[in-house]
Amino acid sequence: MKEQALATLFDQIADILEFRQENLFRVRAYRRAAESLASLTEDIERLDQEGRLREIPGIGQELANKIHEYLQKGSVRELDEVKRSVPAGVMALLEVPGVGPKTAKVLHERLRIGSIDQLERAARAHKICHLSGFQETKEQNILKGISIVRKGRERMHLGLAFPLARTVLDMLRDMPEVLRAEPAGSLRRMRETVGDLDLLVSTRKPAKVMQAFTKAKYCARVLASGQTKSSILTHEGYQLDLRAVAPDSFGAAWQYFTGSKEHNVRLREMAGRKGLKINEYGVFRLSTGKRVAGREEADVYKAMGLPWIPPEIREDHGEIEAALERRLPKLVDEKDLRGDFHIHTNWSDGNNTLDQVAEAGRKRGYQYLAICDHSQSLKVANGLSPARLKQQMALIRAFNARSKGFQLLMGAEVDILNRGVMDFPDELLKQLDFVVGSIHTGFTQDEATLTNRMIKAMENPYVTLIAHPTGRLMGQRDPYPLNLDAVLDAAKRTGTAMEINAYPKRLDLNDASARRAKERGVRLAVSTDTHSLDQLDHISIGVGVARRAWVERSELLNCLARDQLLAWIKQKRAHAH
DNA sequence: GCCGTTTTCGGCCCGACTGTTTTCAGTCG
Repeated sequence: MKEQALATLFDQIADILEFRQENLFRVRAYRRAAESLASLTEDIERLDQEGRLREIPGIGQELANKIHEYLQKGSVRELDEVKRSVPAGVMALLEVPGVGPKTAKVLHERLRIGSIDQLERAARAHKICHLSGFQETKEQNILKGISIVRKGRERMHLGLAFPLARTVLDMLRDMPEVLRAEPAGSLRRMRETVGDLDLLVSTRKPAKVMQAFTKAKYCARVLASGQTKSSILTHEGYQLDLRAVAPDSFGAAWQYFTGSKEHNVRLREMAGRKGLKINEYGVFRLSTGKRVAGREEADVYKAMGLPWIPPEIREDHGEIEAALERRLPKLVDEKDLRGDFHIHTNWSDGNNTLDQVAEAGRKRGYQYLAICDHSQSLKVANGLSPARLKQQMALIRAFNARSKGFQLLMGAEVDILNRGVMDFPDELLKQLDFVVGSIHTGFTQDEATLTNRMIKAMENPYVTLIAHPTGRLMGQRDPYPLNLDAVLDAAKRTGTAMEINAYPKRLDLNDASARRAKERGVRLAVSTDTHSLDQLDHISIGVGVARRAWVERSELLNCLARDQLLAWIKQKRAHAH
């Protein structure tokens, strides 16, 4: 998995080239290459060995050579020189909102400013407003920008972003002037974290909406406010961007503000070749200026000769080519799900009783829930002893006997101990319907040890699903070292499913890894890891990750009816013997 | 630095807001 390191390198180079004010298209080429590498589903070293690097979108001869050099030597001479050309601290200045490459360059050359601390001192000492082209306002804005950076403009995970968006959208929808209000940006694309919350309204009175937005009680500071576009900070420090357009333009604006930027750039390039121009107001014929689309989003795509593309895959990761060739995936939909796996109850560290969980599952319209409480060695989570697990199984059997339609599956989240030994004996696992294998300890082990440990667990015929495979907790804990390619190959070989854990801080596998799994033919499952009933709702976020990974209904374990599911599990068990 | 049913050279998306501007550059998304 050297793709990630290369992507980071190319991104750094793009930053530096931008700072040095070199050809912006060269900068863009590095950024596009970085994007491509970050989302690559194949192994870069294999592509290199087979001489297929140039098949990667955005990789030409030059970058292919650099990738080859990196894979051979661990660094690229020419790029090391580029890196050395700019002091690291200067690049940090670009993190300050309002400071771009031009401003940073002047600050560095004229005042020798090489860090955010130095920038703050210079601004406080009023040294900046004396530079030509700078005045007091700019100096004040720089200070404001620094305070925003200092607070840490943290990206929100979707578990925070959705409730916030709902609150603001509800208030907007309550305004008589607002005809329609929708989320856009990375929120609509279901990216795992969201920087700014992008919202869009359709209205004939934009000024009034803007005014209400910038005066709302959730607004702590107005960053920008115009006739059709405003940005504010909430009291918690989150940035909200609101755009207002007329109903005729809503579709075009929604398409535009949903992004991604890369997707839109591709679309606009295509438009140019067709003698059309796309902007947020519509699609226009260049020759006549006549608008040919704009009210509905699908019309914008139609004007490009494309079917509508689901927001979750608008990343320029191959969706435009797929759309052109009419081979877009039919993405899995939340409605396709028949059940949820990996559900905890108060038998271990969950908050709810078996009956409460079952009732909630039935209410959601599921056919089944897999009850998967912790295993014995996870003492902090009140892990079940074999005896208690057997008691729980008896209760589940009794529940199923009196329940029509909806059923519980007897399961457990079983710790994968050292050397891949499972925390319950096979004799016990054999009696369960559904076994989730998890690593909860030994995160500091090296990559080979952890990888072998996980693969050993997958080779156990009774392990159905590997939960949160990389162990990451966004903002808290990095993923532990794992050779994911080897793990996914083993999943395919052994018929073990891999989890997309829908807990907002986990989302593990993430979109890129899940797509890698899918490409290998590995069966995926979305599960909420529910510890309290409201967390069942996280399923929509997990489905979002699956959709971002191009996962179709047939590729998701949750979409199987109960009988099919049990048959699928049986297959692995039979195969192993 | 990439890329080609306009092209192997000469293009490369488009517009809003801000500040310092009397016509536009810088930044952002």
